[in-house]
Amino acid sequence: MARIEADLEDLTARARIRDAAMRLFGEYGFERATIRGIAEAAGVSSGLVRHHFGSKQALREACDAYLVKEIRRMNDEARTDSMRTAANPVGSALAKLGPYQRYLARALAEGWAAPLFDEMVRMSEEWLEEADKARPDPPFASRKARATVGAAMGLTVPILHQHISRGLGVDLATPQGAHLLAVTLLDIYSHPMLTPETAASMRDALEKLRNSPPSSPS
Amino acid sequence: MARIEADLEDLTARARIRDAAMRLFGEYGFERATIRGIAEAAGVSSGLVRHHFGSKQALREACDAYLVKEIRRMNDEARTDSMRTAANPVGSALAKLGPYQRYLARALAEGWAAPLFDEMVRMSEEWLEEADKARPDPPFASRKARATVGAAMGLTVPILHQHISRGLGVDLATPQGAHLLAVTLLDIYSHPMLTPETAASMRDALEKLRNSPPSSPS
DNA sequence: ACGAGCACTACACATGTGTGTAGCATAAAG
DNA sequence: CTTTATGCTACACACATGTGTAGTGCTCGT
Repeated sequence: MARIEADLEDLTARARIRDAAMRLFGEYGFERATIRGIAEAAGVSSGLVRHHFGSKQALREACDAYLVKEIRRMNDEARTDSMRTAANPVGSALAKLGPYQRYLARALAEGWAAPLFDEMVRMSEEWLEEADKARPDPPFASRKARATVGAAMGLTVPILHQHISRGLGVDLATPQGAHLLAVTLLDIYSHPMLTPETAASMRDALEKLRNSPPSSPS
Repeated sequence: MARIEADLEDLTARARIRDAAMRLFGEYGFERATIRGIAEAAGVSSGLVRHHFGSKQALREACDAYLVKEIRRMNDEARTDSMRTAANPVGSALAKLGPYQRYLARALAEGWAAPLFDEMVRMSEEWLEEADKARPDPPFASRKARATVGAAMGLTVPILHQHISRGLGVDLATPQGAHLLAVTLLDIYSHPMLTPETAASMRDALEKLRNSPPSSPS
């Protein structure tokens, strides 16, 4: 049995196929990535892909499930060595995602991987729970709502990776790019775009609009 | 000539094809959307699509170019009636995007539409230029860097539309969903996740890591 | 030793899709 | 009226791709 190999180095053909699939799905997207391409990348025949996973769709779902498991593991790990992550949470999270970053981005952007996103929302909620303690005023929205939008915002980075790289002038995959991103995020997260007063007034205006909707015909 | 029709109602076959393409590209993605499907949605033959646009790729580029033009127009419009947009910038921006929201999201997530993103960065820069006036401390990063990341974050909403809807428990397309999102964004944008002190210390830690990179083997 | 099961391959099939070509109708220009 | 251009359609081709089927060698249990 190849089980021994699997436990030692995770080099079983099935695992290799999964890894190749995640790589190619992430690189080309689900449609453009072909079973034959994945098979070739994994060093196996295309038939074996079907043998192990049944169909392309099922292969995708297996990748999703694997990533959910990995994300959970990373999340637990991140709790322990909070030393390094404290300095650069987003950066270290991305670093941990590593080769799965592109897959994650594609999966979310294409609308799959609902459980993955929900898991990250849950992680954000835990983070927020702590942050809320140091907050005097009542939030405008529920913790879950804020965690959802917050998580989504964090996921922007891997999803729009190349656009952001272009905007920053450095590839985010390089140390320089990662550093610049981290500093920029630090600035954004520590400087509110709106003052409490303007926010309150906007909120009031919003409530007024809610009762008397604008005259748009839609 | 059908030019008269075009100027009056934008109902020329070419425009109908473009609109149908943007809708289907947005709904299904570039690969899964077929020329035949687009042709059917536009009420024309599949050959006409090719006749007008040459190829599927060129059709996509035409859609991109059209959207850039539209975004520019919307941006100019937004400057005039700043009354309503002031209360809910993101919401009104999304409302303006309307049917093109999904296309924009797909285009960016799939890596096309670089000029589109860059245009939105430029818009963010203008926004930031004004905001920076009321800011005493020097920013951590250049305005363009902050505008890039900020724009990307804003674009999260249309890109992860369905995930956010699921997390909020309301479809963002409904007035209730839009309202909840607006309120949540207001809260996030008015409450920094980090205090200036922690941000400063994290920044220092980041600089230290920069000089002595972590022991990860990658 | 031997048969059963599994990992794995080679090959064929059906189909959807982008693209190319030929042709028709309508209308403006001469 | 004829000619020409153009918006538009119908049809066919080449090809890639997901999927299905048959077959082979190897390993393990008995």
